[in-house]
Amino acid sequence: MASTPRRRQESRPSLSRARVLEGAVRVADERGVTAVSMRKVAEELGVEAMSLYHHVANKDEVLDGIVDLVFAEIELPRDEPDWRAAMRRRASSAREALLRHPWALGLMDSRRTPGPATLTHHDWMIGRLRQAGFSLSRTARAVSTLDGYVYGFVLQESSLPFRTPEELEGVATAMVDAFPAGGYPHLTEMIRAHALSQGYAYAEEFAPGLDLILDGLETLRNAPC
Amino acid sequence: MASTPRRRQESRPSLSRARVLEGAVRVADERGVTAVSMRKVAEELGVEAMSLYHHVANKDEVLDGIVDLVFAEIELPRDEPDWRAAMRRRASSAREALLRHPWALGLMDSRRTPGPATLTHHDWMIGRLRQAGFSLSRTARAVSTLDGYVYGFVLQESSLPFRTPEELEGVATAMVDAFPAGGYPHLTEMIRAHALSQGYAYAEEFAPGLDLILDGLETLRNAPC
DNA sequence: ACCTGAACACCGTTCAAGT
DNA sequence: ACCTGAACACCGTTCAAGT
Repeated sequence: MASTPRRRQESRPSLSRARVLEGAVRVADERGVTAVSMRKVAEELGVEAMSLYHHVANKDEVLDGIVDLVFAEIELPRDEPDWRAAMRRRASSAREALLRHPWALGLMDSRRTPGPATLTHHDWMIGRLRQAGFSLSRTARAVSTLDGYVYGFVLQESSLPFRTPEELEGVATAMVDAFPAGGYPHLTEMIRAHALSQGYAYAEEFAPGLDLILDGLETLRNAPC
Repeated sequence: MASTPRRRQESRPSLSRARVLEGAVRVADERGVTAVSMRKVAEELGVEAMSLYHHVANKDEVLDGIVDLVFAEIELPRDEPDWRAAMRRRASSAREALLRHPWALGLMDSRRTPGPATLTHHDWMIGRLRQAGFSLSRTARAVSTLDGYVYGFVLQESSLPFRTPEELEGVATAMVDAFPAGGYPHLTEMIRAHALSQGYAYAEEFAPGLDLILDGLETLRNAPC
């Protein structure tokens, strides 16, 4: 009787919640969130879909779990005396993690059960700002402004219709050519005179916008109540 | 022979791309994006799933289309002399539209084909800032900072684990109680001393954070190159 | 205890057939 | 021209059966 080879049992560690989530992240990275099905994650792990249910309750828990894994990748500097430098490092690490896993932002609006890494992240943000002298309510404002900027910036960045400098010229030219005559004059100018002539530089907008916010927060920090 | 009643043909206008998209928005609003299937949208319209394919190419076009419909709901003030006031009105209108349709943010990271309302929106942003005296490259920075803030703020707002002031107390208390002893001390303080004592006020953080950014942009606008 | 085959109620999409 | 039934290759999840 010819049985299928038992590749997994011989070459891989047994299943666990962590391995299920890692497999799901790999599927999402390689084929997009829409490809994250219990069957595909199982296949990635060399196992049957039904086996996953021994380690996670359902697909929702998988989605919560992979968002938390992305948060776990964000650096939270512990030894940075300057609060603005600490926030800059956290923000650029967050941007990198979210660009590595752009599906995470798409999941965030539907996730309502923060995992341990997410909670640790929020705790660090609040703690570091408190330590810098922000009052509780000013800390709340600072967190929402900073996180808002980071998430929103990456969301725009990952919805740009091109991924590499090489793609930019082709896509931008084709897009402008497809505009109805006289439609979107300002957008056309921006694409022609700025984006196309200066090359692909969207990423370079991240730091200046962030500094603008940090400067505003520094003023807030020192303002009399 | 008992045929099923032809409700649609008698009581409803015939199908069109616009009606398909409106149906999809209704399904997404009422039952979440995950419920937006060709079959459910068709059911919402009193029609069979296969009929939709005469008006849209595939489900991807439906998703592109409903994101564009959300952009179409955002007010773009045409008669506001003060650029900051114009940006404030646009931003709060955008926040409202995105809160009405929170699934739109979740779709944005995977949409790469902007529709006419999205293009009109970007064209307005660029045009209004240019008119206020921003250079092309400063306009690019202003747009990415402002849109980033708005999208990110609403993304945080819609991933809060509560929807109403009533829910806040129960959810926040339960969450803090579930924390491991000594874990997340700063987050606990924030929830206990700020969020719970001052009531549900996250929405009130939107305008101050936005003003902080607008002030920074005003400085940028006037700075020597 | 952990894994899985079969089953059920769903998906998106094609295609040939109806009107 | 527009609509649809049947079909195909997928989904998430349950449950009973295997080891």
